[in-house]
Amino acid sequence: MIQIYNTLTREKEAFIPIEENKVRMYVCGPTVYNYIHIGNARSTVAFDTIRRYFEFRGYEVNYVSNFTDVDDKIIRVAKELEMTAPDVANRFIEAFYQDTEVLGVKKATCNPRVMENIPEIIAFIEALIEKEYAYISAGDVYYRTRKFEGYGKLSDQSIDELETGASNRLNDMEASKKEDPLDFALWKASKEGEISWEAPWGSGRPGWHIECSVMATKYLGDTIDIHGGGQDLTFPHHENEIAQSEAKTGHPFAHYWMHNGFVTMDDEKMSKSLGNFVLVHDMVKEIDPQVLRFFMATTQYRRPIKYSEGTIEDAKNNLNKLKIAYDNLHYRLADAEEQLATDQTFLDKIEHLQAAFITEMDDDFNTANGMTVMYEFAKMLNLYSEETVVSKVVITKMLEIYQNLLAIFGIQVGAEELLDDKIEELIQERNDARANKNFARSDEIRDLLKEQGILLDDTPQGTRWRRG
RNA sequence: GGCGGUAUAGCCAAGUGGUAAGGCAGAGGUCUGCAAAACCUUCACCACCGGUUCAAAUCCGGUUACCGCCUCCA
Repeated sequence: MIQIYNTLTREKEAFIPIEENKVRMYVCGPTVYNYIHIGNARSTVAFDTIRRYFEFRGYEVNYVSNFTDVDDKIIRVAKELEMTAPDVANRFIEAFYQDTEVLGVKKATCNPRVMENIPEIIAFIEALIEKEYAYISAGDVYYRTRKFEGYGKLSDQSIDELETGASNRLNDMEASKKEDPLDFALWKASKEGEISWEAPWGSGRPGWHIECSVMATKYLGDTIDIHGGGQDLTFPHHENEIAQSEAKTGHPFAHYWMHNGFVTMDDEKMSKSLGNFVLVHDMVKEIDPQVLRFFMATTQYRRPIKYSEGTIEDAKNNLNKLKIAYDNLHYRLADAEEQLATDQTFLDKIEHLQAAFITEMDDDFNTANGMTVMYEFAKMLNLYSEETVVSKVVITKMLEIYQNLLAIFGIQVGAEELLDDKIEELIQERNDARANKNFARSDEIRDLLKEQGILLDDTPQGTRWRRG
């Protein structure tokens, strides 16, 4: 049984889906005015891993993640780049797909965009006005926060505490339009020259929070299983989504609220406003994106994860270890017997490890512990690959399960690669030299290949190579 | 000020009552022509103080430090 830590109740709860064997999941996506940084990537990767794990456990996942493509920052960037706002959005949506693809992120079932849902947003706001949860003020539309009972239940704040914070930073313009400092915009009246749409109360564009309420309910229904996002979205974004959605539909919006922790640098949150961020787009030029993906799995998703040269280096070494284990065993397929009397013993071990993996991952997607099981798995692969006589049945099963489990983390092992003929010839020449005990020549060739990034391992079954 | 989180070895990171998983790095060893890879062995007074308990990293009270949200942010 999968246990999920629910921000709403601040407890781990057993996951019980609305529909049997199905998961309706909505994850807040990025505002597309720049390339994504490692922090954005963590959120995307964390929920991709969760989604893949659900699928591994036999659930059918309807995974919806939006793009916020209407926003002040996009408009600002559009001006700077002398592009239209939709062009800016399109450009960075394209970049998002590229960056997440190399990180091994599976495409969402659906990536809705604000611009494509304007009529639904207007209808949603109208319904809120109808129910008096919203009011029109000088072309803007605001949500009447105090009317929603339970406002603050997600972030565990009393409405009066929130009020204190809100009134301090309210400017005069807003103060004159809002009935209450806590009220937030559902619709903003258009300014000169900005992108806008016609609505019954005047032209303008949607506020920040409304889009997610609209798109989540449109694509997944009034009540969804899981709503996810970064911890910084808990308040006000998710709090406001709850207020909007539940006021409109009269039903609970999401059963489980999941929030991922931040990527930190020098113990500080990596964020665009602090300027201490690393873009995925730039980083993957330097390091294997698989390393970055692996790095994300080394810490449980709710915990902060430390980004540093050291932690990335560790991730690189560990990922390599897992890959080599696969290759070590795969190499033995060539000389393996069809089956052996001892097979069942090893098949039982595989079962056992897979069960252990599930136990760890069922506990709120504890990838750090799941990875520990993978190290044990790797050790089993290495030990088996050193057996004198091996069985195809066992090897095939081991590799298959190992590969499947790592795929949950977006990690691929066992990619077949070819060497060019020249290198093959050198390896052959070296083996001849070794047979003739001409170790000077043999070592010379090994060094030569090393310079080209080809590392050689001599095993009882022959010489193997790998890239290093 | 309100709410929340964290503090475990050189580094990373699990662990919610029974005496510290795992990985990296380090040390020693096996294997190897030498390597590499792998395997084996080794490496922790759990921030501090007090309490509860036969027993606490783990529960309770307090202290300190750091971080996050409360304003756009994954």
